Amino acid sequence: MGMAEETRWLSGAEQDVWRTFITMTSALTDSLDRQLQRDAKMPYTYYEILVVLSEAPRRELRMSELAGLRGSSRSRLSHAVSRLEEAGWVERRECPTDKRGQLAALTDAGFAALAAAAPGHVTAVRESLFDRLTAEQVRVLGEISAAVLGGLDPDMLLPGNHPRDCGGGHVADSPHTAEVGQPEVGADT
Amino acid sequence: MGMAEETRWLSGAEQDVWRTFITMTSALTDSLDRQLQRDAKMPYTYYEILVVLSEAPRRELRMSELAGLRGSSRSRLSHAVSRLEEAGWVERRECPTDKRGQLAALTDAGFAALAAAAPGHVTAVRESLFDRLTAEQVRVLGEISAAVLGGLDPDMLLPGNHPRDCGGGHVADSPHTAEVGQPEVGADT
DNA sequence: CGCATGCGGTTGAGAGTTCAACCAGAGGGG
DNA sequence: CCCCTCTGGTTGAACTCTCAACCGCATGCG
Repeated sequence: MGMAEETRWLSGAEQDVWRTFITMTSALTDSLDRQLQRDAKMPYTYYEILVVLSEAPRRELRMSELAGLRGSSRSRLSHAVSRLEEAGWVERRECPTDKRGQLAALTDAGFAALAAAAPGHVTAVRESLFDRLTAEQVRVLGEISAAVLGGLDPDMLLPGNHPRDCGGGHVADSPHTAEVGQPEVGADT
Repeated sequence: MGMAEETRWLSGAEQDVWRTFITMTSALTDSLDRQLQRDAKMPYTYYEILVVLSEAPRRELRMSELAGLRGSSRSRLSHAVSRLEEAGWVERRECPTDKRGQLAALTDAGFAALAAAAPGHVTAVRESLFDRLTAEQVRVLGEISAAVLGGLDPDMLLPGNHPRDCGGGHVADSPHTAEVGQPEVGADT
């Protein structure tokens, strides 16, 4: 941890970009979260869980896989699934091959709630993001996102899922950034 | 509210960009938040409050201005300032011109805490964002951020700061996206 | 087999945010 | 002047997330 280096401060232009960027992202996520909370009675993070479940083989997934796929901690997912279970949208099942394991499964009511929420959410995403950008900007945004995401130190993410050691880990190079966006719901186009 | 329209779903390419983008932003903010929490014992939102205060005229600001400048609700700011006050980093003062008003003022200890936190934070931002992008990508990211930020429906942001009515409002077209980034702390370069 | 260790998942407490009241002071008529 | 309304700000409850501890099953090794 050699902190002896001189800090490389941001230039004025970089400060502008950073400020605008961080303000935009927090305003955007707040806006989407509010839309979902208002129209579908669920926070955005829960919506994402339902989406991932809806695309899984039997609409069920191991807790850990679900957590990894969504970049959230096991603890967070456990709390979230408890809430979703109370709402009747998800149910827990025992894992047949590993008695420690639990499966989170989307119920019919959960699927219906997702189907009801999806149009409003997708419309909000389109109107606030894609409708405001040129095709070229969208392309570059994809590049930028992938570059930044690929460079983040995995140790800085999800601390607490590795009680100790954690040596020689491979990083499970995210095969999950594709094919996720609409739920399996009326997905023509 | 004519919801009679057909939903315009996202194309496959758009889904990819959206998924990557939203995953990147949440991973990035989580990472920065963790860095600050670990090294400076404060969440990122509190750091931002200290930064804005450090740049204000006498290092003090009306609660409402601070909230508006930071895009947060009055309630959130009130709770946050209470915490910052307990930490000894901010103090509340009475407003001389309006007996309802309160000023939040940065203390010397708060300034010192900010000065101590800034290098680590700026380094994290540089390493996770700017070092990963070309100059051209940074430029486009600025464009994109401004375009999206400018288009967000102001009614979707900060609900609860307008008890009712809210008619004919002007939107206070953000003059605050400039000159904010480093605190007024060793800001050579 | 018996035991140490690692893995999957849960729990409870603490912290930050949101939402809906709520209060006091400011402003604007009648 | 009084009342009505709006504004600035606070409060408390409900909710989500984090962190650290914890439990039970799985696995490997002597």
